[in-house]
Amino acid sequence: MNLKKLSEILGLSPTTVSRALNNYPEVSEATRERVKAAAIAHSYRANTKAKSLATGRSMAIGHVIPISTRHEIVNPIFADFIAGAGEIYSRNQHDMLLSVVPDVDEDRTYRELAAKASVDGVIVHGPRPNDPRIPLLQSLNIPFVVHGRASDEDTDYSWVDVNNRRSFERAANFLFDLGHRRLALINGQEFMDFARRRKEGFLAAHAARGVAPASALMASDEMTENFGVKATQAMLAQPHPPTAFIVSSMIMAIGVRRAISDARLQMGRDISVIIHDDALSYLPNGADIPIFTATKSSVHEAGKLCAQMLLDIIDAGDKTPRHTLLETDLTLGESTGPVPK
Amino acid sequence: MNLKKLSEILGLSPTTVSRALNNYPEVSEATRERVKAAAIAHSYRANTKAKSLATGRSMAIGHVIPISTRHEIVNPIFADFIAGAGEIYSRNQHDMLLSVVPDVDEDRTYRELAAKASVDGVIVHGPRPNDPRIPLLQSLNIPFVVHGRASDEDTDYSWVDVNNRRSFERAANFLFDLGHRRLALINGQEFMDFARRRKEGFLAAHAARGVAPASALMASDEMTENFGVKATQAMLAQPHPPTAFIVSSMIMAIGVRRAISDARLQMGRDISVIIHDDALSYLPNGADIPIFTATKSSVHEAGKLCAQMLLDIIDAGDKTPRHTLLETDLTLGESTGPVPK
DNA sequence: AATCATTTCCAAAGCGCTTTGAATGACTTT
DNA sequence: AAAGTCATTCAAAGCGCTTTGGAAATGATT
Repeated sequence: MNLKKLSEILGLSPTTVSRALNNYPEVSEATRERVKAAAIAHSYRANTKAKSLATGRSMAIGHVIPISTRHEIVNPIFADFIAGAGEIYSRNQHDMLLSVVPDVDEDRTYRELAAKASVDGVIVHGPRPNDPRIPLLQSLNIPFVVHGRASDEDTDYSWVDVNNRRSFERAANFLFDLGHRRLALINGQEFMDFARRRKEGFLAAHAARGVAPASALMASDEMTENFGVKATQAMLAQPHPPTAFIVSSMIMAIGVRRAISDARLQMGRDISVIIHDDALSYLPNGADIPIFTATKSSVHEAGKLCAQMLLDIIDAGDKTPRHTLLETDLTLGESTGPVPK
Repeated sequence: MNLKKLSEILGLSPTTVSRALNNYPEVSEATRERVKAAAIAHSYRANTKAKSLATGRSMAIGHVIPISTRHEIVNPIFADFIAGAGEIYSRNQHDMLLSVVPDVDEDRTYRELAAKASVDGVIVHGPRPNDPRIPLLQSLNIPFVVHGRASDEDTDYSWVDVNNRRSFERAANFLFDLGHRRLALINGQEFMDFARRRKEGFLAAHAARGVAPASALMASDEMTENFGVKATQAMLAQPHPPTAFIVSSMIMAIGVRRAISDARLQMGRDISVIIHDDALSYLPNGADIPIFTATKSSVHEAGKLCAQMLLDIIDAGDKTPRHTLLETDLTLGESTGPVPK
């Protein structure tokens, strides 16, 4: 079923049928009703390709998911982010185009997306400091929103980010207030922008309290459960072990918890732990009372916000960058307590 | 830059340029070289929309991700599966179209994909017994591959699945061989096809050994860490607690492990645990020696296989269904041992 | 009754590509 | 030298839609 056939059935021209369906004013209400009824009856839907060829808008948003060629790890927040963004897209009749590409090919992928005109805009994932993708997309003149920020990038661009610095500063201060002085930081790799900002916040709190941070208590690597275990074990084995941990993700925190319990210590009593919780749907932080005290910010929500911002930008056709800085909730769980004497 | 402009630059007709780029034989090697060089120089890429409108092939595969309206949980295996499939798509110049839709709208989504002609085929995720999507897609006459199988579905269709029944039968037998008699099963929700088959395997092993399964030792629910904890706690509190657990996912197993350690028991000595490991990239089963003894099957690999199968089917234009049944590796970890006396 | 403005509809062009069918020229064959 | 092949190239139609620039019909105005 296509426009032509449908118009023949209705005894109208394709023009009129098209206008009726797209709510143009120059068609009488009577025929509009008739056309719409027929469209439903024959389950007609405009061919996307033809439509976007004619309009010049593809009604699709691209997400380029870089796969690291070294360690083939997929970012676990990805699923929830996509789910959030996807909700917004389907609500606005947009499609989501996913490209999974080795990170070395990312450049080419963006250029192709632009050249092939297959998307109206893109979401940039996992920005790194001084990220080359930002100037690239700007030069390609394709609307985009970054999930996160790229420090050191001097031009202005649109982004949705969590206030990572503030979050981790607050987390550290909360622990300081409980009497802790030796805080450990278990972080993601520091070429990731968010990890860098979290460390900054961690250090800022130390500076404000006049506490010297121990470099042996700051670890950063791939955010796996296993790294959580290893880093914690190493730190607990030190002559002056930390009394509290700040951990950048739920998955690493699971490892931290294991190492703590393996060391026959009790979390929340002997050792305090604060995590950053992305509120992943399949990794809830406990059922009723949270297991971990956490700086919480839903990545699902961030997906929705990014998607909506991008659609707004495309719609407005307006180039002035927009920003959303999300503050986290510091939710109290059972993993923190006063420093043991 | 488009075909017309490029052909003008070259002083050739669009026809010739198109044929040159698409490797048609009726164009001389000399001009083909010239055309290809110019295409690269002007970074020309054929507009996808126009191309698929002309050819009738959209060069895109659809993935419909259902979001349960009751519990908004995203399947955590999703990211790795997508990464695997995406690799195959980009290697074959296909796009991946993702639709995230509330499960109640799934029907409509498939119909629309078909009517709008936006994809050449789809991958079906998370089949349930007697899944209505299968007859729907058959009637819409759109090529598809199911990741998993739908029991009770009598028509034949293409799928890639893990031998879940056999895996869990083997896991149970392995525990029986170690002397265990009271085995617990911590499973996903039983309206999921894979969960059903795993239970069947679990029960089959019992039957073969003449051991009566205790219904109090079989739990199934959403596959979260929290459910793992709760179910394990409940089972360990019984008058005749299990000596071994078979757990359907890594995430639940993390909860099981926590409950075991909270009960001051040692995994691998006091209690044995076998898990099913989807080999998620961000949840590796230990670094060198596996933490858990596991029936392992990479979901990333399954994504690749599904994608490749679908592309093959589309390419062959051949309707006879294909099947791939993946056997799991039973990898020995530190979580199992002989039944304690 | 003639003119004009409105409403309602349509023919045709165009979006950027592929593909059919035909034309051109070079080269053999007789 | 005429006819037949073959290798190259091209003009034009078509994919399914939107949109421009009328045209026809209706009603209002004089």
